[in-house]
Amino acid sequence: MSTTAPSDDIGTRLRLVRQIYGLTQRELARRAGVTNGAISLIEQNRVSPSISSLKKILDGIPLSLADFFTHNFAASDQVFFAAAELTEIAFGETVSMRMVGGNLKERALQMLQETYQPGADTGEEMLRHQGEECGIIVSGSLTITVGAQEKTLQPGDAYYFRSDIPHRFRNPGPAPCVLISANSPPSF
Amino acid sequence: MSTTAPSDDIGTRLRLVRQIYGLTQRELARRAGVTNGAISLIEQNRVSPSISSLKKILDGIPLSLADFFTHNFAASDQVFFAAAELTEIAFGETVSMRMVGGNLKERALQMLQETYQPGADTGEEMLRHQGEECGIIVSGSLTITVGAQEKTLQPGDAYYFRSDIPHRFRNPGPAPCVLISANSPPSF
DNA sequence: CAAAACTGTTGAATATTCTAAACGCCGGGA
DNA sequence: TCCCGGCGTTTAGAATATTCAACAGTTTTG
Repeated sequence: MSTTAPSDDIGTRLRLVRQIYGLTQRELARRAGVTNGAISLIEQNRVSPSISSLKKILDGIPLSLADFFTHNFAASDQVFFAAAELTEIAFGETVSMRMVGGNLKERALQMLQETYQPGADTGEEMLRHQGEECGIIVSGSLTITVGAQEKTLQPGDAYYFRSDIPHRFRNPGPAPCVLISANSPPSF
Repeated sequence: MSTTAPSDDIGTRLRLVRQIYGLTQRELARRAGVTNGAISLIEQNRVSPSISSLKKILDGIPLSLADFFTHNFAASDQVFFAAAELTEIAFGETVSMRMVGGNLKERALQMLQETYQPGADTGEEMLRHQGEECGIIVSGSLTITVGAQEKTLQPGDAYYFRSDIPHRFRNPGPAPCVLISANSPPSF
């Protein structure tokens, strides 16, 4: 139950949050009803703000005290990922995935670009894990089995199911199949 | 991203946490390296503490800033459940479960059966470890101390508390006590 | 290039919090 | 009963946070 303690470097933390939200000290100060000087001093850790001041400032973002202390902003400040930055994962010869934000922590969501070569098959045993998953076919076609249901999806088609329902992905066609999928919570 | 905002009534919040942990203002002040007067003023909301002060105080409990702002202590301060309060769950005609703390959140537990012979006592020093624990008395009776609260439980009664709150189990009666308990994460 | 508009920082004055030492209250023992 | 030790509260003064206004640097505009 004990949350991992974030850095108690409040100043850096505030500065980071403010910059993520694209605000200047003066703009945030105006919204929060404090002076820009106060924010400057806090961000330099030259003073330790009172809760009331910090709350006023966070209200100007807006962000709750709980979120301010809970989230690891340093780890989530990367918003854009070049194609080359996506983490590549291979399963055997026929299935590969490119993961968005594999370096991020505490994420509630995971997005993958999955490629199934002709003949690829996640197997008879049927996958089962926690969470939910969802995806859209980008190119090629893919036969997906979820529980008792089975369907071959074409580009533009999509799926959404609870991951604890046994499921299986196969590519019976002659062309590779690419799809974009999302899982929550991340399964790896 | 937005966590449900806890009350910004810092004073009441601090008082509640302090009392849950069974500390007096003076004892907490001593551990935290602040004066009891400061804690008194904060708990009355007559001042809004600086982050540095609040952090010092919470360190004396100990509790992280994140946990302080995140957890809803008011909602989880029910430690004891009367036999009649246990949530009854039925699976068909033949299977039923009686659930402890169905209203609590963030549960992830493992169960054990424990037997306490007459006179058994986990000791004056009060146990403290990570995680949460929970249990139901099966037979006999057991006196449990959690923070400032103490109660002698009878068969059918139950408990649920965070394990970092100091606790102690004693069997003052003439008969062995059997209970079913659960821990998260497993502490042994 | 210069002026204007912005950025973050700083020093002196003000406002607030924190400490130290007292207060009043209550319960337990001689 | 009185006294002692504990509790939370209060007050004046020391320590700290915040404001206000000015400063220097950078980018934008003309």
